[in-house]
Amino acid sequence: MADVAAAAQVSTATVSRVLNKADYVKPQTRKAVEEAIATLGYIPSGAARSLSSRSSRIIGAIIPSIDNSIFAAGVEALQAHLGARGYHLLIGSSNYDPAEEYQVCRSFLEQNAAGVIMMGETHSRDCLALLARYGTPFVNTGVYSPDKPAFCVGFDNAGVAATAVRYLVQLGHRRFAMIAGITAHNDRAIGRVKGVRAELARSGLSLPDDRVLERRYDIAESRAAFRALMTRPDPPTAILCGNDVQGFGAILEAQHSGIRIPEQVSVVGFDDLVLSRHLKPALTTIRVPTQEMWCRAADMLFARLNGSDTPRAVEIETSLIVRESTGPAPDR
Amino acid sequence: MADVAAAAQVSTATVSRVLNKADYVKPQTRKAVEEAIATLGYIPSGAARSLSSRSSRIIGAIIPSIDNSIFAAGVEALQAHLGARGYHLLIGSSNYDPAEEYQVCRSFLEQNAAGVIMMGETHSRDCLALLARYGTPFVNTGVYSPDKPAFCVGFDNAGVAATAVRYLVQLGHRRFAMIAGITAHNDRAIGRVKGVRAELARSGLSLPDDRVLERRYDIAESRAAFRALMTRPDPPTAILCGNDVQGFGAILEAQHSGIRIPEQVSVVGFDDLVLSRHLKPALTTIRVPTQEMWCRAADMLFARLNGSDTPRAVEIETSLIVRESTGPAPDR
DNA sequence: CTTCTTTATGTAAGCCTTTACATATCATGA
DNA sequence: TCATGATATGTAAAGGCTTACATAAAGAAG
Repeated sequence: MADVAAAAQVSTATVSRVLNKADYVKPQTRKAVEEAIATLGYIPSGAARSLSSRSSRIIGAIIPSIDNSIFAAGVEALQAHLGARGYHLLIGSSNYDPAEEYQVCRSFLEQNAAGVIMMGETHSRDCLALLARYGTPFVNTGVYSPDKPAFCVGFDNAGVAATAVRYLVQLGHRRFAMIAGITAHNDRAIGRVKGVRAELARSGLSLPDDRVLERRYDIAESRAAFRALMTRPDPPTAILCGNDVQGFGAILEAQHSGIRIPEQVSVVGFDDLVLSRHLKPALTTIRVPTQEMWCRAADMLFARLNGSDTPRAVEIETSLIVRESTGPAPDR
Repeated sequence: MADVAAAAQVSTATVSRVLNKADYVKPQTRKAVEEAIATLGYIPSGAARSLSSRSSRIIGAIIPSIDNSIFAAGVEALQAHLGARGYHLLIGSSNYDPAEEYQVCRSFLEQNAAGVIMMGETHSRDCLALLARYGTPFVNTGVYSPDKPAFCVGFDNAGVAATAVRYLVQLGHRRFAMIAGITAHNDRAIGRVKGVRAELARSGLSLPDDRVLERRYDIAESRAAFRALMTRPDPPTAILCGNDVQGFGAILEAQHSGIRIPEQVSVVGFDDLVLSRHLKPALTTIRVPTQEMWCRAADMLFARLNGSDTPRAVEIETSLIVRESTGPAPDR
C-alpha cells in the first residue's frame, strides 16, 4: 500500500479512501491512485483490512449437506451474488447436527465473518450466544417465522406441505403416507410432516405414525421406503415426500418394481430439482426458488451491515407444480 | 488474548505458543492457559493471526460449477477434510471461464489463502503469475500430468475414456457418437474426446466431427442431443457421454421416446454419480473417487505448507462400472 | 559448586490497514 | 479582502496476533 501511495504521490490514507469508495477524493487523485494500483498489481490484504476495520468481507454459510442439489444450487447462486458485491463465501456443513453447526459457526467468527447464513431456525443455545456476543448478524433460511425474533427468509413449510395435501385430497385420495426427512434437529422436515397431518385432519383424515417413514435424503433409502410402503396390506394411494430426492427414490423404485404412478399411487416431491421434470413420470412437486432465497438472505445481511433496514421475515413464494406423478385416487 | 494471558498469569507470547501447539510450553502452563481460554470463551482472531504470521488457515477451491453433483460431493468431502484439520474452505466458481477463475483466485489471495485447489490444468497466465508472485501453492485436480511442472491429482482423462471405448469395441460397436462437455477451456472434456478418438483410431474406426455434440452438463440439452443423434439416418450404436449428467439425459430421453437402451444403442457415462445405478436402465459409467481426489489435493497442499514432501503428480484410480446401459452392438 | 546447555517464558517490534484528528486548500458571500 | 465552511489530504495510533531476541530457570557435566 505504501508503494501505491508513493507511486501516486499521496498518503496511504488516501489510497485507503480510494479503495473503500468513500469520503472525499478528488477524481484526479482517485485516478492516479487507481493507476498506481493497476500498474503495481497491488492486492489489499484482507487480513489487515479486517483487523483494522473490525469487519470483514466474508459471509459464512452453514449448509446441512452440500451434497444435495438443492443446497448446491443455493450455494452456487449465493457465491455469485456475494462475489459480485466483493464478498467472499466461507462454507461449512453441519450434517444436521447442532454441535457441528456450533463448531462451524465458531470457525466463522474466528475468521471474523461479517454475517452468517444458516438453514432453519433450530440452533444450539451456544451457537446463538456466540453470534450474539460477537454481534454478528445472521439469517435463517428455509423457514418463515414472522413471530420469532430471528431474521429469516423462506416459507412456511407446514403451510406449503398442506397445499400438496389439499390437492391430493381433491383428487380423491384418502390413504396417505409419507417418506419424510429425518426430523431430528430439522425444523423444515418437522414442519412438513406437521403440515401434512394438520391438513389431513381438516379433511377428517389422519396419518398414522407407521405411515410416516423418516429416511435420509438418499435415493436408495427412499426406494426401500417406497417399496415398504407399497407392499403393505393396505398401501397408500398418495405418498408425500420430504424432498425431491425422496420423490426420485419413489419414482425409480416404481419403475423397477412395476408399480404404476400415478395409476396405483400418486407421489409428490418438494423442491423441484432439475431432474424432476425429466423423470418418467415427471414428478409433481413444490417449486422453491432456492437461488432467490439465498440471495435474499445475503441481501438482508448486507442491509443490516450498512444500517439500512430490512424486514425481519421475508416470505418467498412457492408453488405446486403438477406433473405426471399425481392423479385421481384409484377406485377401490 | 491479553485477558487470557492475565487469567493464566502468563504473557501473550505463551498463549500464542499454546494456541499454535508448538515450542516449549510446560504441560502445567499449557493447562492453565487452556483453562483460561475455555472459561473466557476466547476465540483467536483469524485476521490478526494471518496478518502477523503472513499465512492463514484458509484454503480456496475454485470449482467450475458447484451445481453439479460431482463437484458438490467433492466440496462436501473437502470441507470436512479441511475442517477436521482446523482449516477453512473458501469457495468460488469459475463457470469454466479463465477470466472468472482469475478473479476468484485474486480474491482468494486477498484473503491470504494458504493454498488453492483448482480444476484442470488450463489456467490463465495472469492467474498463474499471481499465484507465483504470492508464492501460494496450488494443485490441479481432475487431471494427471506427471510431465508437467504443476502439482496435480487426478487421472488421465484420455486414457480412461479410451477404456470405455475399448469395452464398447469389444462388444462389437462400430458406429460411435459422443455427447461431450463444452471443450472450450476445459481440458478434461478435451481429454475425453481425444481419448475416444485415439482409441477408435487404434481399432481403425473414427468419430466424425458431426458425431461429437458439445453440450453443457445439463439434462435438457443432453436429451436433445441424444434425440438428435438417434434420429439421424445412420444412428450410432454406442454413445459416450462427457459425464453422467449427460448420460442421464440420454437415458431419460430414451425412456420418453421409446428408444431401447442397450438393445438399440449403448450409453456410457462418466463420474458414477449416485443416481446412475438407480436409473432404468442403470448407467454404465466410469467411477471416479471424487472425494478422495479432493482430500488428496488438500493433503498435497498441507504437505507443501509444512515442508514435508509430496509427489508432484498423484494418480487416482478410476474404474469402468458396467451396468445395464451397454450391451452387444445390434445386428445390422 | 561452577559453568554450560537446554528448556521455558517474557518483551516488544512488526504485520497492513483503517480512521480519528489535524491540517491544508478552495470557493463563497459579506 | 477576509472570515467561513466545505472539501481534500496527511499523520499517526490502533487493531490482535506472531516471533526474533532476551532472559530466567533448570539440568548436566566437570
